[in-house]
Amino acid sequence: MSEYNYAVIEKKWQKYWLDHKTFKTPDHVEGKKKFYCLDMFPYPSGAGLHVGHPEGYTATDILCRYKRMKGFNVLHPMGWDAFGLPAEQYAVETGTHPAVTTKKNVDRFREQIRALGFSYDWDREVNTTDPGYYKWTQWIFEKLYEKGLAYVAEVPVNWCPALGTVLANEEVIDGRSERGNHPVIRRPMRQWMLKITAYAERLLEGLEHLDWPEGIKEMQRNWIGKSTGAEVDFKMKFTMGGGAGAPELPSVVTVYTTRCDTLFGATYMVMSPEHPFIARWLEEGLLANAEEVKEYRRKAASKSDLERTELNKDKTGVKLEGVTGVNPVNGVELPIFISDYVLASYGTGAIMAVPAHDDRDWAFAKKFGLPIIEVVRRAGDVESLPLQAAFTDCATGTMVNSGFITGLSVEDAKAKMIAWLEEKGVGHAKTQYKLRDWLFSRQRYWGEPFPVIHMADGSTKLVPAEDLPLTLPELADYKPTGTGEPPLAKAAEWVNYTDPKTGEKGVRETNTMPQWAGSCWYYLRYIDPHNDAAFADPAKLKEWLPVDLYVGGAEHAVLHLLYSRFWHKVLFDLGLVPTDEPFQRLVNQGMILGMAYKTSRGVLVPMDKITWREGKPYGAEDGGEEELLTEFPAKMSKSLKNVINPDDVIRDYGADSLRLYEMFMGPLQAVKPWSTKGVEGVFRFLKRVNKLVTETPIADRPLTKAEAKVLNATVKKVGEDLESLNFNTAISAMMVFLNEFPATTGGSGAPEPLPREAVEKFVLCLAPFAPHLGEELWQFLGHAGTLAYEPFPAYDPAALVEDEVEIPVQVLGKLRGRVTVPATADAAAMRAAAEANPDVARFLAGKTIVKVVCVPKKMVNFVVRP
RNA sequence: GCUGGAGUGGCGUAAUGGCAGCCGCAGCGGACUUAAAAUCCGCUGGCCGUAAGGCCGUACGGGUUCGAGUCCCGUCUCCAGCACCA
Repeated sequence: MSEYNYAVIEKKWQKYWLDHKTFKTPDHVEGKKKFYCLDMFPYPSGAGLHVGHPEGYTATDILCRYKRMKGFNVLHPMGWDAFGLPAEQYAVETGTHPAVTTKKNVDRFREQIRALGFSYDWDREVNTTDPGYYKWTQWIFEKLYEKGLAYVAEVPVNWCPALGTVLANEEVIDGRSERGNHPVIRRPMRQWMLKITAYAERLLEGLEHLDWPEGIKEMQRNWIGKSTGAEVDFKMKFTMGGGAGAPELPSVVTVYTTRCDTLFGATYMVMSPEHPFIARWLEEGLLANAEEVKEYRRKAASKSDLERTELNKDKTGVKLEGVTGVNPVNGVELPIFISDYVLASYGTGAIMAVPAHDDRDWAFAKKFGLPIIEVVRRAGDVESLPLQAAFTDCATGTMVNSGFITGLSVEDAKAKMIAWLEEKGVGHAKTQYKLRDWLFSRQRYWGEPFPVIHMADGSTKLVPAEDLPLTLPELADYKPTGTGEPPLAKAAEWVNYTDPKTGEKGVRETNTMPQWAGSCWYYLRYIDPHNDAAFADPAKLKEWLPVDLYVGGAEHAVLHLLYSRFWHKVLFDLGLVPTDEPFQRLVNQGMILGMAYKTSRGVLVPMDKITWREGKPYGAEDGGEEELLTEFPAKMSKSLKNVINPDDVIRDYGADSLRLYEMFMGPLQAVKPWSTKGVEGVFRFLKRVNKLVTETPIADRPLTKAEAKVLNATVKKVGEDLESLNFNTAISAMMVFLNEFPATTGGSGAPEPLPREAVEKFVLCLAPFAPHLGEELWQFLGHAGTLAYEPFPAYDPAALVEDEVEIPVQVLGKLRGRVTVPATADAAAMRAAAEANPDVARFLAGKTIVKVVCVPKKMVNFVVRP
């Protein structure tokens, strides 16, 4: 064997691993530590794998192969997050059942993933659309329901009139549908909600102890959005009647504020248009400008989210005529507005406005000509200047014009104000979260059915656990109903329910669960994937949890990871999992970009419209002159035609080259552009490795000192870099070995025999990265079977000890020469050797040596004066 | 605007506060070949110089240090996420 025939080698070993179940993971091995390494499982789309998928998967695979060689019992599974919209939409268009599409896509994904030589335990494969799997998704939902964490509510959803369906937030982009670009409005509908807000504080606190990227933790913190402040009661004064005959008339508006220190600066109040009091006041005829108010409320309701936020930095609102609010700190009567810059869903849906110290209130006050009272001033500023903008710096502010808190710092003023409010019974400290309850239902077919029956008497009944899974009914067509009613409503037989014992009638819930449901707990099912009696055996969960390393894209930074943590904590509280958090360590792989080309005017030119001359790209925008194009990295996209297909790379260079290149490109976490030339580089490396091992004679002889040094340095570096996930530098170290080692073994002419020890250790180092070639060379070296469980080579520190070192010599910090000294040389010897060097002496001549810095084995630096 | 991350050769990148640019790509020169591909060897940050060598150089401006790509302060640019959350 001399040719590097990757196609043959890779097929051969993939078959071997599969046939021998090489990577089957025992539930427990006495004396072996466990290592649970998880990949974010993919949605098996019709387009197949792209080069982004293998990036994280390769990194975890290399680490898992390494950990096995280090004696760990490694759990490394793969599965499919297969519910979801694309299969359903394909079903709508073609009538093909989503299960059929899903199976086809899964088969293709599995085949592609196997072609990359990943060491998954395929006996643990899971699929969220498998009834045996979603039985337990439904079961966990029932636990949530029983715990009072699942409830039904009328909430506004993203309704797309043109598509006749409800959309998930992620399917709405800038207020329009991702598919078709139709407008989306908010419309209240009956929905299932999960009470994730009950866990807000624990989800926040739990982040402290996790080894996750700081950015991801921060994003989750922001999403949870904890703020501390106060609720303050404002009494209402009505000029039209005052509510005689309506004793329950709401006459105290509670506002939420984080700046109760600024209460003396409040000059008006704002309520959200949806605030329930407004409707009551309108009913009671307390608002003089009722028509105007109603009109504003109507307009606000019909606005899309986009119109209410981004386009609408320009404030709008209507003053309520006939009602004012009394500021509890000073008795001042404040006008009240409704405006959609106040959100109904946060805090109390009403605010006190302090335009001098809040940017939004400032903008509103300026537009409506409202008074602005300064109550916080930068410490040291004496004169009251006309404010140019809201002053919002709490750190440097001191209270002014504020009665009993004048002169205090902002922090002290808040504390004193809260104490005062509580004493007077008009307010209290309050913690708020931005996090909302999780909208958990979708008006879709291809999702988990809710195991819920709405009985005729109005009660809600769960499908008994022993009757789960509740499977999806067959449908003739999957089209949306157009009314917002889910497609399952069409399955009349399935929907109508009669209790087998009592004969009572009911209807089944026709919403389905969102795609997040199945991915919330899949890492638990891998631990015990075929268990019929429980989602997983508690003893096995105890063995394997938590996940030691979770690798995936940053796009799941918030939702998936937050939802998963929520479910996990609920299961923990029920005593069903042994840990409080699911994923101990998280790493995000960076996106792989493609190359894109643009003209001098910045017009993008797709790959297939580019002419290459002498390696340079030429192209033209429509109707323009051809010109030399500028190359830059950009997201791979169909429109730019720069998508790289892993199948093509494997065909041309092999899976080992693809794996090696994806890791060699740069740090795992970094965003980096794809380069086909770069693949050729690592391909050449593998060819040279193959040639060296198979074509050079190998002898059983001890290593020379020089050989031992190169070998041990490589083994050390590769091992350490694997532990720290620095795959790129580990590969670089192996390339250095290949460049240097043969040179150490002999002179010119006929190849010197290589020492067997060095070759074998090098092959074992390479094997986790390029497992097919690794196995093949291991076999060539005379070993039977797989190297997957061979011990990873240890290095000998003694071999790395140097007798002599070459050290730099600086004069005033500038490099002037190099000297070779014994590694044991002391400062005096180093200095003497340095001064003797002619290049150094030249710069010392005629100067006074003030100080000499000598760092043993590192460097010498002379500090001199003229 | 807020939060997180990043700025180093033509390109991807590498450097426990101690020789900036390892490794790879591209480029140049050479060997082999009728020729090409493949392969192998050498050179390759910029400027000055025949050379020895010198000067400059890690986004920009300061600072700490014998010594800064690395630490501190400030500025700019790029990427990602969030964004009327009171």
